[in-house]
Amino acid sequence: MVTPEQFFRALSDTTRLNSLLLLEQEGRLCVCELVAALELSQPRISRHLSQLRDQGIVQDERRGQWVHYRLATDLPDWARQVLRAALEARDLGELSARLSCMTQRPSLDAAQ
Amino acid sequence: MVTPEQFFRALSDTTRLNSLLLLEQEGRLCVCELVAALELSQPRISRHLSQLRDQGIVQDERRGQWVHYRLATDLPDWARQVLRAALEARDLGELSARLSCMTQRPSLDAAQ
DNA sequence: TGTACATATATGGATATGCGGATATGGTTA
DNA sequence: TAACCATATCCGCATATCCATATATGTACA
Repeated sequence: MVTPEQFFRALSDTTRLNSLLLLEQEGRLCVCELVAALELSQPRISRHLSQLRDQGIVQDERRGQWVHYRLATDLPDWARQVLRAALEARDLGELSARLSCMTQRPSLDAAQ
Repeated sequence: MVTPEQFFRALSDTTRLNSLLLLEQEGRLCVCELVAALELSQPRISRHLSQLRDQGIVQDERRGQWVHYRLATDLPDWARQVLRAALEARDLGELSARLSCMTQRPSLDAAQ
């Protein structure tokens, strides 16, 4: 289980923080969606997601070529509360808009 | 105003996290009380508190020889919520007990 | 099977962070 | 004024962290 220190360290990086906030808000996203939303390189996003997965903060699910990420289902409630509080402090409008502009949304297409 | 990334970085260190949680719980503490509660060296505590003060997370108040610290009164609500959530994840029992064992409590003595 | 697409990983370099020990500074008191 | 107590600051060192770039790997499809 992730410790508070580890969790806060994860959130101290802008890339990881915004990724997690987007996941909190959207539920599930794949790498290319985060690349588009954050306008960062694919290897960079991929590495940060790897760290988050290794720490048990997010979990992945391969769907064909795409890998979908979401917050770990067993993330402690205090961690969820922290993310919701941080969401109040961060305006994701611009990032969400970039998601809306995508012509292909693998995470939505995959919704059963 | 402190950004979420700065705030989470501050909380990613065990010394700073425990200091802030104790301040959230106790209201106000001086350096020697934190030294006793955390069982760490005085220069180490002092340096971490300086960082927190410089980032606007805590504020200090000199009372004679002693310097009392408390959470900044203008800390954003989302930051307070984060601290309360983290308090749920951390058992401060042992640290609080060390405070209770102190023969001198400058922060209590100073309470008007 | 080879190509295309999506994602993961490696690496060297640059920067950031935290520490102990020593010492400086401020306030109090005899 | 000097000594004591509480706190702040400095410095060199060790470790941690993040990045761009290049490349490896997995899946899908013609």
